[in-house]
This record gives sequence, structure tokens and C-alpha cells, in this order.
Amino acid sequence: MATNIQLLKDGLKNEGLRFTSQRQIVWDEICKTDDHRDAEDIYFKIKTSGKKVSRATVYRTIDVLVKNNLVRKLELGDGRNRYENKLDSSHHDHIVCIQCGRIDEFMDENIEKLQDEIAKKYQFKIVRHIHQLFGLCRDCR
Amino acid sequence: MATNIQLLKDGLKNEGLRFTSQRQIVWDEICKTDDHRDAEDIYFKIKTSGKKVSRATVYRTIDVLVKNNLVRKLELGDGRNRYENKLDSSHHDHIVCIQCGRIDEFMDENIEKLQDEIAKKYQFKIVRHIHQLFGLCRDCR
DNA sequence: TTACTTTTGAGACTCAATCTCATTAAAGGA
DNA sequence: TCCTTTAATGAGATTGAGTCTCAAAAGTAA
Repeated sequence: MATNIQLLKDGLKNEGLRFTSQRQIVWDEICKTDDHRDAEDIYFKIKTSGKKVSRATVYRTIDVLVKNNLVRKLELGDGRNRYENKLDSSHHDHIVCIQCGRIDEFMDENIEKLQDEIAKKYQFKIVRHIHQLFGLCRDCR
Repeated sequence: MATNIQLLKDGLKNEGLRFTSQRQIVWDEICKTDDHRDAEDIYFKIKTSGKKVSRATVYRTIDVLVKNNLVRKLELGDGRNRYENKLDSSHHDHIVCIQCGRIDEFMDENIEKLQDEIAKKYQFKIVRHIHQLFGLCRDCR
């Protein structure tokens, strides 16, 4: 955990932002699991654990973490953004079960390459991409 | 345009839904361009053209059209869904300029294949997918 | 035309997320 | 350690896309 705190401190310092107990609490909570949770989940988890961080601060802190590349934002198009820590995760995309909500991760070097070729063809500079497969997982089909 | 109306009528009949002037107005508006517009855009376009369709009906009709495969819903993850008619468009994915909002379309048979292979590996049944490249277009980079 | 059922419209409501602004608390210097 | 400056926080108001409610209007079939 200590190294995680250092990651946070470094990220904040880089941006000229202050290290606060609230930011640490939010970051700790996000590091606790590898789930893909929404901001309300994270907020309530902190709240019910007895720690005091306001909803506004949770949202603001998550934004800071996303901007500093400590957290990845997942947009599933259902009106709630999900977040996952980037502690030891390399780039990956997502497979989402529309029945049970399970989210798996995948990564395919070849798709990435083809993507780059498409961008080249359109003279487009890719900043980020979303690639999500929605359907039924092994257990739900 | 006549054939478009027929498409709508057939789609509605298939679902046991009634053909109404409001549904035609919404469908006509969506057919007018190949843009990727959000529901508010479509609603205001109709409103300012002097036709009377309520916001609720615009939203409800768009849902009907999406369910009947006449319109495609585009989720860009920014909280506003976009819609495009599927009049003569085969499957494609999107390239979105984060500077000017321009949206281009792409389609790559190989990516589709790789996608299917990934699904097979995870024993996953794909129902739909989202593949979007965000970045800077030719004119904005 | 009637009887039945679906659709519509106006506005209330929801829900995730953002904003406001008075209060609190880091961080660096003396 | 105390001060000063400036950023961060909290509570609650606000936003904005989208949905819901329910009485009124309009298709549909007989």
C-alpha cells in the first residue's frame, strides 16, 4: 500500500496539487479491488466504512486520478462511468455481459495494429480508443 | 421518401405498433441527413420547422426506431446518445475528432474477424460491439 | 359509429454528475 | 511553531439527458 500512496503523492506533485487525506482515502478505496466500479459505489463504500469524504470530493478526486493516469475511466454507455485502478494493468479493452454485468478484459496486438493503420488512412491521430464487446458470457448464454 | 415511409410502416406493423404522424415526422427528420445527431438536436430541428412533436414522443419514437433497426444508436460516452439512420448503411464503427466533433466511419473485416476469435476464446456470444477511435482529425491535428 | 387500446403532450421526476461558496486545511516561509 | 497564501473540501443547489405519469387525443377493428 505504501508504494501506492507514493504513486498518488508523485502524481499530485506533478500537477502541483496537494496531498490530502480525502484523496488518499479515495485512491486507497480504488486500489482495494480490480473491479470496474462507478463513482457512487466508491463513494458509498467509503461512506459505510466510516470515513468521511463528500460526494463532490469523490468525483473530483476520481477526475484527478484519471487525469494523472492512475485510474482508467470506462464508458459503457449506460450513463454511469466505471473506474479501475491502473496499478499493474497494461492496456486492455472490455467484454461486457449484458445479462449479469460481468466485465472481462482482452487485448489483441493485431487489432491495435489494424487500428493504427485505419488512423493512418484517415490521417487521424488517435488519442484514445474504446473497444467493447457486449453480449452473453459463458455462464449466461 | 415514399420508400422510407414504407420502411417505417413495415417496422411498426412488425411490432404491432401504430403508424402515427408524429412517428413519421421523427423518422423523416432522421432520414434527412447522414449526421450523427443527439435527441435534442432532432427534437429542436422538428420544433423549429413548425411541426409539433413533444420531447417525450421524440425520445420514445427514437427508441422504437432503434429497436426496429431503422436507426442506429451511437454511444460516445459523453452523456448524449447520437443517432443515425440505417437507410443504406452497412455495419461500421466510428472515428471521433475530440477537437471539432467530426465523426467519420470505418469498417475493417479483419478487425471483425479478430473480434469473433476473441469472443470464441472467452466463450462469449457477441450481441453488439462498440469500437471508437478518439483523437484529432486531419484538419485539427 | 362505437368500443377498445395505443399514443401523445405537458410537465413532474430521476439520477449521475457538476457547480457554488463559505469554511477548512495544506505548504512554504519567517 | 506560527502565519499567510492558496487550494481543497462539504453541503446542498443545480444541471442536463432521459424517463415517467396520467388525462386527453387518436388509431383500429367490428
